[in-house]
Amino acid sequence: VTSEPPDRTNAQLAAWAAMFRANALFNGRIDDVLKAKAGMSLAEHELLAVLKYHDGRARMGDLARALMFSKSGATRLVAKLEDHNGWVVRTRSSADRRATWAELTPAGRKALTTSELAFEAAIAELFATHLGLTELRRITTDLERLIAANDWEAPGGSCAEDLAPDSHDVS
Amino acid sequence: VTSEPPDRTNAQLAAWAAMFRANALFNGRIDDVLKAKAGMSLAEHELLAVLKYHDGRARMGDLARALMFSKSGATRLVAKLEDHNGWVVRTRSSADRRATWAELTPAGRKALTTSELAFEAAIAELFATHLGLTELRRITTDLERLIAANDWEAPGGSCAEDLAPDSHDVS
DNA sequence: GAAGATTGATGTGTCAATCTTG
DNA sequence: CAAGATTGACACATCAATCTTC
Repeated sequence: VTSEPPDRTNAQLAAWAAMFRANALFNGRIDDVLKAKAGMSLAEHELLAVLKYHDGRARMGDLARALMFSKSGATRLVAKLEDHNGWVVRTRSSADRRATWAELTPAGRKALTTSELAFEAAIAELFATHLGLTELRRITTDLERLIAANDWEAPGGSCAEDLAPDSHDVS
Repeated sequence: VTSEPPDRTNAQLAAWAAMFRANALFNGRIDDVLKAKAGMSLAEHELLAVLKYHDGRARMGDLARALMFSKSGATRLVAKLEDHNGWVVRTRSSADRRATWAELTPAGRKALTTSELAFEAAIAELFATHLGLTELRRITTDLERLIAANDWEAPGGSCAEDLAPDSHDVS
């Protein structure tokens, strides 16, 4: 053996590489399916899903954080969905007139029901039965531990639960 | 119980969401560290690392596949690294004059040694001791199983091992 | 002056079309 | 005409600067 056995280091590098590749593969595939079946990108689906999850409306800044987007990114995407698809509207509240609220329209909800089906189908196909329930849950909790340990930003509070867009009920 | 308990579906959705968030967090952090300490982006580091891993040279197309990049993306990034940093040169072989080879320069190797340290430091910080060796290995094999099961492209052959850029030896 | 959001300039990556060589 | 690579046009996301409201 050499003087410095980087066992843990190698395992970390391998884990990162696997995560990187899996994520790229999955997101690419999901994006393709969503575009084909629902006429929207993954990012757009996510935006609608987050809105639905938050009772149909959210302030731009919160939306951006929930989506892991920059503020301007959120602005641009909402703008597109608003005046290119009519799936979202922006309104200003009188309580705090600095804030802009993005709100799901009926058309947006309709589009979302389509995209949710497409999304779940894509996920089901990608995971198939390659991992059992136990493995899925283990991966999830492990990754969430990493996220929690490194999420040293987001002052407001809610963050870990913000992206669970597709569970209709928590049953 | 209801008639359709989407247990597996929920677990899959949660796993995807965790992977999505973890990946975004990690890559963002790694990118920041690399830019600060080595003056290059994660994509650029990956490109150099893949070249090193392939004995310092690779054809553009293979490079693109290894990086999960489009062909044009590889062209653009190599072009930048070539005439903006001098870390890579492009040469054409006389054997098959369609192909372009990207080749690591001495300056590129030098830059890579710096970025490798920064990269490993970032990884070490992100994973820290939050996961043990067993968990790291479990995650890795699980994700690799998913990748293998869904990688229904890449005709040439090599793919799974193409991105193990930072292991100097396989020990 | 700080919080919230938007806009201008810019970087980065993709697709479709093109050029060259086999 | 297929394989390999490059280019033009474009989509998307970011940062820094700006504008408005608190």
